[in-house]
Amino acid sequence: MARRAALSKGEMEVARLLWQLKQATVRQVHEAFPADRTIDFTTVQTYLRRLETKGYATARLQGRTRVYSPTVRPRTVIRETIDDLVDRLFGGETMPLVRHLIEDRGIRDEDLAELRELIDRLEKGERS
Amino acid sequence: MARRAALSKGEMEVARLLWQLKQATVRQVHEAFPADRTIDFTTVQTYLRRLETKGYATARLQGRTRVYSPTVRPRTVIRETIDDLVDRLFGGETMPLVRHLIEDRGIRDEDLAELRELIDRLEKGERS
DNA sequence: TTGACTCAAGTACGCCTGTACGTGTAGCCT
DNA sequence: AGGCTACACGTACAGGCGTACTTGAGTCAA
Repeated sequence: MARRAALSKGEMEVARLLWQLKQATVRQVHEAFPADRTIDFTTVQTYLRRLETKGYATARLQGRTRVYSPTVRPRTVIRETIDDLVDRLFGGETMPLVRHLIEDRGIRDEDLAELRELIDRLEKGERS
Repeated sequence: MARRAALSKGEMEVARLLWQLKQATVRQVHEAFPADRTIDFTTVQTYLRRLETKGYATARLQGRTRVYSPTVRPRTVIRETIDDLVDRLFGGETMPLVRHLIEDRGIRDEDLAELRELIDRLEKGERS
């Protein structure tokens, strides 16, 4: 499949909001930005247009207004992004990143518990 | 501290090599590239120059040759990069990324074991 | 129906990035 | 000494990115 062009920082911000909203007009996305993130209406508009050209969203006309919806699931984008990052930062190795995340960024106790379960599940499932 | 400009994909590639080599000339870095990654000598040169301007490396002259060394530790760069990524992709939450890594990318058995130990250690240490 | 207002779409623009070319000079061969 | 080679440095340039201004068209009030 012809690799979609990767999302840039700003495009990603908008994409996340679009995923949350499921579908939205420029205005709605713009309003969905957190209050402390000032960004021009037309900037958001540009991002949405670019998401469309890159194949991450489609728009349908409702009156004279474009209503955008995502065409790629977050999971997919996330996978692609992380793959890329792991390649670039750790030469493709997953563990250093996991280690970094767990050691250097705070993980709450309940998350540790969840993690433990996750590992249990994997250890069982994997060797079959 | 005046936030260093973030490293781009290509700059990161070079930075990683420089970390490995500890210090190196353009040529050495160029040669350190894997065989299947064709890249022009002068491109590497440009990246190293940019690393210098961005404050990630210094160069000292040895004869008429510049010998570059990193000035920022990998750990630091990694932290900054991940922070950024986690913010952009998961709104600052660490766990979704960890989950993604463990579930969607293969983790080897011995790594799972290590992970388990890591968690044990944290659970003990953290609540003190 | 004309002005004032609102908003979508197009256009703009400077900086960054990936990539490399051209030019000049230090050293080596003859 | 005159040329050839190897290489460092500066320069270049097209495309992407972040951000927004401008223009034109629909809408409502007087």
